[in-house]
Amino acid sequence: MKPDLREQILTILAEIPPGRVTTYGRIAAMTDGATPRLVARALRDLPTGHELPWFRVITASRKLADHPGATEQRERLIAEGVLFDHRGRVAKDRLWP
DNA sequence: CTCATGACATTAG
DNA sequence: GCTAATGCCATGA
Repeated sequence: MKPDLREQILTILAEIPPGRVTTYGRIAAMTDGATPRLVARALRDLPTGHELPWFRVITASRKLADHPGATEQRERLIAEGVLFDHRGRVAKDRLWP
């Protein structure tokens, strides 16, 4: 059972509650066979202006991934109440299981 | 078909 | 803490 992994990824993404974040690896693990790279690719290919909370996805080290929208991502997370420590990392208790 | 690429993860040093 | 090497695998040239 391995239907469109991309759709599984987007479905999970849509489930992340506001004020929480999750990692590429966690999303990948929730799907049936996707890898973190596929999750990254799925986000990259999303059209601009969609509804999905792409900004709630961070790396396994709880930092923002290196990509063009990183600055906006940080702003949007802060706007939702996600706090960063002085090293730019998200608190563990903000991780979505 | 082969080759390079990448919003990553994990492991080793 | 950091970097570098590997693994991963869909996608496009």
